[in-house]
Amino acid sequence: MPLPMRKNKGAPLPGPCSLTQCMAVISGAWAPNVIWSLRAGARRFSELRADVPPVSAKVLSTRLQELEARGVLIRNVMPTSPPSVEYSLTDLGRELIPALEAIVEVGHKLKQRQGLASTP
Amino acid sequence: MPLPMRKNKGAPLPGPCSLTQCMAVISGAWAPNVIWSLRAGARRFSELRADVPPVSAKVLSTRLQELEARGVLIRNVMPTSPPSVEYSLTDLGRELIPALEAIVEVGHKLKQRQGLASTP
DNA sequence: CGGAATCCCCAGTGATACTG
DNA sequence: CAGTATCACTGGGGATTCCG
Repeated sequence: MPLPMRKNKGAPLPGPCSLTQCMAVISGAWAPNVIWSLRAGARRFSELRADVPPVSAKVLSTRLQELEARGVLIRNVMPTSPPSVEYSLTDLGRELIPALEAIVEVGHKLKQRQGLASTP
Repeated sequence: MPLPMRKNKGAPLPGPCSLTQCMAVISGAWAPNVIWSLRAGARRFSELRADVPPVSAKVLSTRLQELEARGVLIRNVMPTSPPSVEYSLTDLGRELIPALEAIVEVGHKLKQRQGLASTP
């Protein structure tokens, strides 16, 4: 079975854009977790910290800023007596959820398949 | 490592497994690029190096070992005169492609949306 | 409560050279 | 061609502290 040996250097595959740049959308530690946590609706800063467990405030803050700048989520300041901030996914950010779910599903299958050892 | 103990106050999250662990399937530098490059078919070591551009042999080797151990791809040694090795996705690894494509699509939309905002 | 500023640290990455 | 071994380094992330 002869392989199609392609020699394209710059754009080897019909990819719409550089995968690396697109993956950067969910780059940074806990960024997927933040999106994952927001998939059920808006969450506040402390709620996100509780959801993602071992995330420091600094990193969470940085991540939220980055994700907001990327257009993945929006920041909503509630003018309450104790100031609170709500974060929620944009419509585009919401499109990432199926992707994450797909990865989760594969990770799930992979885990149980490894448990079965090698039995084809 | 402490696993997330969610309290589900306002948002019940029916997560099948820890997202972090599932995301680990594509963790490591250039791992998504390797999968992406393999989505069109089997590739050899040097082809992958050419596809992924700035990846060192060491890292690519490490990544390939990890991805093989995770059951994402398989390694096939061809007994030719110049020894060559082919890598190709497993069926489970192939399931990651739609996920990556979804991310790419969102990244794409995000880019052109940002382009409209910043560069009229 | 939310988050900005500061310091510290090490895992992961890259470059080079060597082997089969 | 397909790796492995060694070393040095960077920057992303953690803990802490202070501000609005």
